[in-house]
Amino acid sequence: MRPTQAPIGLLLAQTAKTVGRAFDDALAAAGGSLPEWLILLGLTRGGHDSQSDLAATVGVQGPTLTHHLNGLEKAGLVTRTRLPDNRRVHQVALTEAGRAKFHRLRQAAMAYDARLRQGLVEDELDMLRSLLGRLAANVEKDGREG
Amino acid sequence: MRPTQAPIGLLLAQTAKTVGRAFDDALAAAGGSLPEWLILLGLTRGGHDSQSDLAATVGVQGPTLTHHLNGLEKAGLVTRTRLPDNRRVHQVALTEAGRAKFHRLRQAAMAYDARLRQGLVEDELDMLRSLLGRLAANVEKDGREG
DNA sequence: TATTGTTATACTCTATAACTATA
DNA sequence: TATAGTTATAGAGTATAACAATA
Repeated sequence: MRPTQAPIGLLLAQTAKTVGRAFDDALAAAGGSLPEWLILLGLTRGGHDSQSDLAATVGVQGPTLTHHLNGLEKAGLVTRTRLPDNRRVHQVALTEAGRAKFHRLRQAAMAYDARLRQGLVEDELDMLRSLLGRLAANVEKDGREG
Repeated sequence: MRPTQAPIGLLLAQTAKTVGRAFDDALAAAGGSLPEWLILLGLTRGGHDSQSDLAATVGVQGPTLTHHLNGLEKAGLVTRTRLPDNRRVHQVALTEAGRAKFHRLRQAAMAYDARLRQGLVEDELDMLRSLLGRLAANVEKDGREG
C-alpha cells in the first residue's frame, strides 16, 4: 500500500474556496450574488411545482429561499402571487427587470466560465464532470458504505 | 462550434456545496469545524513565519484568523506568546489538548476522505487533482487572459 | 513610519422553531 | 390535521476600518 496522497476532500474544499470566490466576485461585479444567480436561473429554467421545490434546486431550506426572495421582490425582480386553485402555493414569477438582471448575470457567469475553462479541452471537462458527479454521489445521504 | 455544456463553474459550486457540507458534518461529529481543522492542520505542519502567513495558508484574512484563534485559545487548544527577538510576532503553539483534538479531527477527515474516494482508482484521483489545480490556476488573481 | 496583530463592527448566508394561511 | 410558506431569531464565517504594540 502506497502512502496516502493529499486528501481529495481538502483539495476540493480549497479549490472550491478559490474558484467560488472568483465566481462571487464576477457576479458581484455584475451586481449579483451566487444565491441570487441560482434563484434567477431556477426561475428561468422553470419546472418547479412549489417554492420548496425551487429551494431544493437551489440547495437551501425554505426560510433561506424566502429570505432571498424578499430581497428579489423588494428589488422588483420577482413577484409572488398565490395560485387560484391552491392558494397555499405561491407562484414566483420573474418581472421584466428580473429577466434583464438574469441576462446580465448570465453574461458575467459565461465570461467567468470561459476563463475557468482556459486550456481545458472538452474531453477533460467531461472527465471532470464525471469525477465531480461521482464524488457528490459518494457523500450523498443514502450512502451505506461510508 | 458545439453548444456550450453545463457550466463547469456551476457544477463545481454545487459539488462543493454537497461535498463541503458532508465534510462539515463529519468534522462537527468529531467536535470541530472546517476552519478549526485547517488551522490545527497548519499549526501541526508548521513552517509559518507569522500569523499572517498562517492566515494565508488557511485562506482567510488576519482578523478572521484572530477570531478563530480566540476560540481555540479559550478552548485550551493553542497558546499565543510573543517572540523574544521580535515581540510584534506572535508565536502560536498547540497545547497537548490541541494535538489531541488534531488527531481526533484527522481521524474524522481520513474516514470522510475514504468515503469520498470510494470507487475511484489512484489514476482518477491524480487526474482530478490535476484538473482542480488547473481550474484554480485559471482564476487566480494574476490571470492575464481572463 | 512600517509591521504585526487585535478590536470594533457589520454583513451574508444559512438554519431551526414557531407561526399564519389555506386546504 | 396536513401542507406551503413566512416570521422570528440566531449562529457561523467572513471582511474592512481603526487601533495598539512593537520595531
